[in-house]
Amino acid sequence: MAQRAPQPNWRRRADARPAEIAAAAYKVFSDKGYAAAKLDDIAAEAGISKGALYLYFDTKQDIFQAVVAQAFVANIQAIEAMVEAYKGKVADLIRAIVPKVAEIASVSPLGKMLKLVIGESGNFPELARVWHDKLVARALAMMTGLIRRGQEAGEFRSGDPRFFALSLISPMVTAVIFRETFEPAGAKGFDIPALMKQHVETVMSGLLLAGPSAGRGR
Amino acid sequence: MAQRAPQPNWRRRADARPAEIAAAAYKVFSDKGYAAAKLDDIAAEAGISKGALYLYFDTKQDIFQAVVAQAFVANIQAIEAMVEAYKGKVADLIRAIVPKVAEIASVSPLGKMLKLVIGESGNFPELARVWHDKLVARALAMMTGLIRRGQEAGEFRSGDPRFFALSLISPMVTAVIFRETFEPAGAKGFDIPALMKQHVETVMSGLLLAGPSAGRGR
Amino acid sequence: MAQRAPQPNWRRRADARPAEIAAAAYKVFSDKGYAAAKLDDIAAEAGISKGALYLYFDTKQDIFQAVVAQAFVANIQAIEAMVEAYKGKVADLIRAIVPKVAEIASVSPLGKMLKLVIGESGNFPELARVWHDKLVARALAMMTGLIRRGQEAGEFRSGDPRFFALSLISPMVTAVIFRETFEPAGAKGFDIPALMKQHVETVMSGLLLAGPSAGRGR
Amino acid sequence: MAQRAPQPNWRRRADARPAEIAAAAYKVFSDKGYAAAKLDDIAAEAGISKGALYLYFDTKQDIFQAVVAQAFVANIQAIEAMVEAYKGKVADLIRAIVPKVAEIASVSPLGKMLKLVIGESGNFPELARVWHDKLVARALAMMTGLIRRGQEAGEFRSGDPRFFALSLISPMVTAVIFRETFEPAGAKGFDIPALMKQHVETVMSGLLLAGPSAGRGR
DNA sequence: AATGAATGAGCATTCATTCAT
DNA sequence: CATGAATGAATGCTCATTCAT
Repeated sequence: MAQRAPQPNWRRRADARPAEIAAAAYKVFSDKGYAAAKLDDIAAEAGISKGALYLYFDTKQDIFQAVVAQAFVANIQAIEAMVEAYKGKVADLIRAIVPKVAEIASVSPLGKMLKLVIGESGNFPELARVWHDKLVARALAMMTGLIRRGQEAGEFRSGDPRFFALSLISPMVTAVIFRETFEPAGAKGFDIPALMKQHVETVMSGLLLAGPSAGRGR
Repeated sequence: MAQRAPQPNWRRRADARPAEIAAAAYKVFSDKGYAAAKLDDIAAEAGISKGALYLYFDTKQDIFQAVVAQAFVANIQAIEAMVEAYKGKVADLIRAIVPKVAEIASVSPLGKMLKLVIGESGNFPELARVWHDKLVARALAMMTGLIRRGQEAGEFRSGDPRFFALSLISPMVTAVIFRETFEPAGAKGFDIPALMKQHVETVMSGLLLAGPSAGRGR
Repeated sequence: MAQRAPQPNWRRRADARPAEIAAAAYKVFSDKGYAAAKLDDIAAEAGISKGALYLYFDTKQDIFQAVVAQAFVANIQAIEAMVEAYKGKVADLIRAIVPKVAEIASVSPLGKMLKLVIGESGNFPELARVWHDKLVARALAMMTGLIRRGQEAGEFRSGDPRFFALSLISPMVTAVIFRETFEPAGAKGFDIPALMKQHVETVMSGLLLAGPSAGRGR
Repeated sequence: MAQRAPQPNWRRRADARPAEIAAAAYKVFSDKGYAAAKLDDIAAEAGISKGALYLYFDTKQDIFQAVVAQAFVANIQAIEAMVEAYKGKVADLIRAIVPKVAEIASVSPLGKMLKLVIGESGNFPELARVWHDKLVARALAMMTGLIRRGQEAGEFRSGDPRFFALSLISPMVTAVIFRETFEPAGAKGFDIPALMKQHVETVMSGLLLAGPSAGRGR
């Protein structure tokens, strides 16, 4: 989408096609999974012929890779930058960031992608690697670094910062997977922002060194 | 059919076959997912011919269902019973149970099953429903009831008990999924028992009311 | 789909395909019967690939139905209309119609279809029903009506008109089945038109009331 | 069944098996046709195991041949003998024989066999040949000879005697096929003895040289 | 003689991919 | 660029046949 900047704009139509196809493919893949998604469906969804798909992609796998790659909207970078720049108390930063991310997670289609990646990771190891390196590991590293900063600043108690990071974000991940997997089967879901609000308060209470009143009372 | 009483002992082979097949199928399904698993593979893994599969199962789906059902070893009931019978402080019970479950989770094949269920839930809604009703919802309800008991006993602070339940077990779920999805692609995994030990301590600190600070201070 | 008005002319090929396939399938089905006819054979006979069959038909049964349906050329209607319109002596009409039908029967592929329907009626009850309702029952009803007209006009002696109808056409049916069944095995066949000419004369003699003996003498 | 006379009778049980199997197979084949008849069904119907079939027959085709051959109960010979021995008027003989055969045809399972032979003649040319030579051709030849005798005796008018023979027996054949093919699909059948009674009278009237009153009057 | 578990070739059907137009 | 007809390899399932017991 934003990979190559200098392109003559009279080819805009043609250049837009791959993204259109990926968008259509996203719907079909996330509905049915990789194997059950037929190129006929994708072509129909994209409003083009099946043959035309091959003008832009070489194989079904390529389309799949494009769909998954497309999910890397560069908002991780934004958050990373914000975190780097922040100078105040780490606890306050976390209290600000997590609800925001929860808000995004509760409406974003990333959940479907995650489910797809989990389900197909066995058949597409490369895919799992890319997702891990570009998204999961980075998010985890960012949170871990934040925790470590808090520990070094004397805000947080000692302990493995990577574990603390996972502690903080896990319920969100679990709730999203739960939503994608079990809600269609009739399960009662979670209000993700509310869940995360309570969760962050709870964990922060256990994490802060000062008396619990200081950490939570605000 | 019932003419001769003393059955030949190669019969035992036949009686064991369904379980053997399910075990073989478990490997193939968890490696490749439902669609990419070929009956040839399963038969080969089981050391029998493709046709022999159909002596014990009617369709590929039936084999799949058998594999999934096999995961319902009745250990949830045991834990449920233990929880019901327990009379002391809820916090102590939780501190006892969670590491035990973590220990199990870190070695059990349930993780692969979970990955499978997540990946195939779209194509097998029934599967998702069964897993939810028999396993996920029950585990969640058990934890939720435990939290509520603690709140009513004045041990825990107020808040949505279902959220607290998810807060407590999420890192384990996430870590298991992480292990199945990203570790094969080279990611560094989590020591699940250690993770959960630290997590429970942290959450319990945030959960306990100020009074019994003894529970956390040390 | 409807973007460009002037359709390329290889489209015509595609439009003709279903009929081509049905023609090829007719050969294979009538040679081997339904079950023994392989889609490979049909595809080869039609000069296309096995997969291409499924561009035009959904299942093997559909192809079979198409083959059978194809035999319903509307020539029964023509004869029915002629019969309705005729005003003269019924005996003359019968003497005119039967040889004509015999002529058709002796060259038409309907015999092979009949054999097919007989052979597969057990597995395709619907098929038998359609053939009966659309072809057999109608032909029988037409002849029966004709006989009854002759009886009411005092031309024919009394008796069950449906029996007379069957008496009149049976040798033709039998001869056709004989041809399809036993001639390939070396049996000596029947000259159907000659057979029916003699048969009609014989039966008419037995049918006509004494009065108009003129009808037979010559 | 009656092929080999001198057999030690302590093998009666074993010797009876082939016939038992053929009887069971007859049911299954006539219900479903050759291809759709499964050896499992036949074995179940015979009350033995599938493997046991192979103690008596080498292939499915062999079983089928045995079933068809079994239908040659030697009653044709009896009729042939009776016909040879008869000395009176041919017309009277025919009037006696045909209704008797019609009576048999209306209850005999030969109709199902006929349907089977027609349906499978393409795949089993040998079968068609045997049926023709042993049954169809003989019956036809017998009737033809009878007609010729009548012509030579001055009873019947001239004409192709083989055609006359077919004229005489066709409705019976047609009615039997009709019964097996279309009645299961809801068609109204024929009362075969009544049909043949009327048919013989009609044809004999057309066949006899004397005034029609002589031929029919009594 | 008899069983029934096991085999493996065979077939209908699907679908990613190609290519003439 | 675009189409959509055509391909053919792949796969789930069946069933006649075999064979250890």
